[in-house]
Amino acid sequence: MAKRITDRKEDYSQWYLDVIKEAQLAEHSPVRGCMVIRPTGYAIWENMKSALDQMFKDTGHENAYFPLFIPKSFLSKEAQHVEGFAKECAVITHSRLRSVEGGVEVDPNSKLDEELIVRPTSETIIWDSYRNWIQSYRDLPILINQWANVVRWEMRTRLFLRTMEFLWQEGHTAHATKEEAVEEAERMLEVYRTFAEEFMAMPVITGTKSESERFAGAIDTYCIEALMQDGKALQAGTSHFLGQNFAKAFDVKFQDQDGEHKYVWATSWGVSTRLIGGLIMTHSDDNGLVIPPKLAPVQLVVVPIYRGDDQRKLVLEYAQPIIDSIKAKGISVKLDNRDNFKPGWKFAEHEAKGIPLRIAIGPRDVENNNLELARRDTLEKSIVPSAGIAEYVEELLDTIQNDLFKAAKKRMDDNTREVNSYEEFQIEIEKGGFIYAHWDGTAETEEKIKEETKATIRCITVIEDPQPGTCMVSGKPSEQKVLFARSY
RNA sequence: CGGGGAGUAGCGCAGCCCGGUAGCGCAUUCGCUUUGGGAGCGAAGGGUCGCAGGUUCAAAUCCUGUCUCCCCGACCA
Repeated sequence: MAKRITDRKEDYSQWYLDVIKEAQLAEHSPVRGCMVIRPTGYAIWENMKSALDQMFKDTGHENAYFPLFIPKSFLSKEAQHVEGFAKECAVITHSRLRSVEGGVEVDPNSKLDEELIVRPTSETIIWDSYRNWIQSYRDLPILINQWANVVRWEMRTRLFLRTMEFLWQEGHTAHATKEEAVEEAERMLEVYRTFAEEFMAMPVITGTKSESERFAGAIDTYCIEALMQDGKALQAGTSHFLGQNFAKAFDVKFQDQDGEHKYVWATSWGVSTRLIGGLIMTHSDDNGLVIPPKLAPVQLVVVPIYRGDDQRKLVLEYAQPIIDSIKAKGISVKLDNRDNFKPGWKFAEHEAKGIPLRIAIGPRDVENNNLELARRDTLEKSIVPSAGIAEYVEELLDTIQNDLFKAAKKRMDDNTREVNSYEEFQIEIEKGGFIYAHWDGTAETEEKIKEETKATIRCITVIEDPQPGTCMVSGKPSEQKVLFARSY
């Protein structure tokens, strides 16, 4: 058997790249750091989008679209924000090419008066619009989301996890009160947690970011953090309470019921195609991709097995009503009736592509009114009667979805530890995983830990009964343990 | 953006040191036999060797530049 995918234990990065290639999710483009998302990868993104989009609408949001280009002057309005993004902006300086011998060149006569920035995020262009949309408390809240691409000029890229251009959604809301805005940021964090756990079957830890990890321009950044199979953490989604920073930068005020003019309160929140990277690294194995049923573009594949045309006809006729009955349940089914591949080859291919369930039907099954059912997650095969198969498959897909979550949750729990000294921390962090430890709350200590161990504070979790202690590094008082990990 | 490695057919690679006009496996096309875990035999097609210059009678091979990928750092969703 030709082994196309590197084992995880041998070379985790190579494994990740091999899985993407074999599942045909994406490939590199001629442009550094950019990717071509292939149909299978894009179908997963579409499934993520439609689930999230529904959740956004269920929480009162509407979609809109703002421009790709942002006037340079807008970027300089919010100081923290500029500082955060200035180093990674693509700048448009000219508007034309002209023909020269052997090709084209930038036409120097087309230099723009004001250069345009390709959006790294859209707070500035959106808040410029909000200024015109908001006059009275009756105009609030504004609850808008947009699905878009953004560009960040990254130095080091990895497919899905960090690309120069990526697809995402960004929610931008405006509120009359601080309480309402905080509530919104927390609500959307909860939407992300629900999505990650219920659709992606990816358990996450929620909390807030330390000052150094916070979004540029935010008062508070809430996040969901997931733990990958190699013990590294992945920031999977963020929700920001922006305070009045952007309202002040763009002069967005409203007249309240008391007649006073007040600055509005803001949030923004987003998840990106990075989630696909998280999905891959949460469930997949040495045979390739594993996709939870709720996000799988194809949930079940049927592979007919036969010798000669007579058997082929017999098997396909037997399979058709089975396929129809499963489809009637709203399950997406693909019949792989290609005649130029043998069953074994198809099995391997569908495993590499992560299709959750496989049915194989051969003459023996036709004779006995059976079929062979194989689970992608456990690789278990069983012979089951074809009667009532649609109900059985429906339940089994639910079971797989739940089992994937349980397995991922167990792995996260097994790799989450608490330490009480810096010595212990340095030993434990080498093993990977989430580590809870006391921290004095200062950026200096955080920086020292990062330099010495490459670990960062992933989030400050909300704990019902926080146990005070002393910082493992400085010995100063600490209100509670916070979550550390090495991260992507 | 710094250090290291790489780019030859769709994929994986050899050839490069020592220059002589490109090869292997898989895949593809056709035919026959096959089909319960990556099938066999036969025939065929496919590459201006990442790109651009240079040296040379002659460049995949030597030199210069450049683009892209991988790993490690600094920066970040």
